Amino acid sequence: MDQAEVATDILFKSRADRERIRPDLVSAAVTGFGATDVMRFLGQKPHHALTGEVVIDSKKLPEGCRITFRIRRNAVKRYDHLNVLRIETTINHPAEFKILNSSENAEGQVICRWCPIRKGVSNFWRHAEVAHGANSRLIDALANAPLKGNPTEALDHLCRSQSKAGQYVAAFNPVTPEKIALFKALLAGEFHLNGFRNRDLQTKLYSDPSNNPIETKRRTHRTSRLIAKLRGHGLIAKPRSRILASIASRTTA
DNA sequence: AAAAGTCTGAGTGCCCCTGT
DNA sequence: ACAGGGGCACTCAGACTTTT
Repeated sequence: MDQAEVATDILFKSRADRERIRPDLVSAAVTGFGATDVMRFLGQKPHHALTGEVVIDSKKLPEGCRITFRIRRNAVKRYDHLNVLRIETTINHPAEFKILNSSENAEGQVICRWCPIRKGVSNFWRHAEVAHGANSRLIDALANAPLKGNPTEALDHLCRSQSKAGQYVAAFNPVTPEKIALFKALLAGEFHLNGFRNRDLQTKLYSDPSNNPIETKRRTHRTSRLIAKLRGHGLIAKPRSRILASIASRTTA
């Protein structure tokens, strides 16, 4: 095999969702990563005897932006197409990666040694392994890119009080443990198909069931207020009945 | 500068209406 | 019948303004 390409695709719900974070990812990839980062992506350790050039190259294409991180003839790159963000590792010179080979010595003992990867069939699995590792490291690094675009605006919107149809809706403080538990419960996925009711949300927010009628009433009312607040911020919608709420698409932001 | 007063937003209790 | 939820009023805390 002369060249190996291993791609990891990240599917977004829509092209718009992907494009919303693209400028921040591109900016982080071009300005935030250096030579040592590129070496780490491709599983290389910096050392004094290293020769060759580390290249970070960005190119605008009709369907998006491609950024390539290259060391000599091996590279890992990110590019976009429709609703897919693709991370792809291209190996042209596998000998720069290592594979653990075992052999028997004259005494019949099994000796394991790290050897350069070859282009033969028996080493294919290792091509895939190192390429997946490179893809994962780049994805993890991009996941930590600071987002300045619409997601931040959405969070900012959440932290401000709203006025909907003349009704005042209080702001959320999304860093309190109670609100984190609320958002975790909403995003758990169980409610995405059939929505949820007040009591469904209560089972997520309170670990122990209430035996006190007054406490039960208080919990119901408190949860009712939370639902109204979520609706006021456009995070949930009431599709059919008045007791059924479903999660709006913005919640995933 | 400190104290007192005012304003604003968040949370909650009570009452009562509505839809299932 | 009852759970869900809207309206109103109230408390509390913090920010801001005015007074001493």
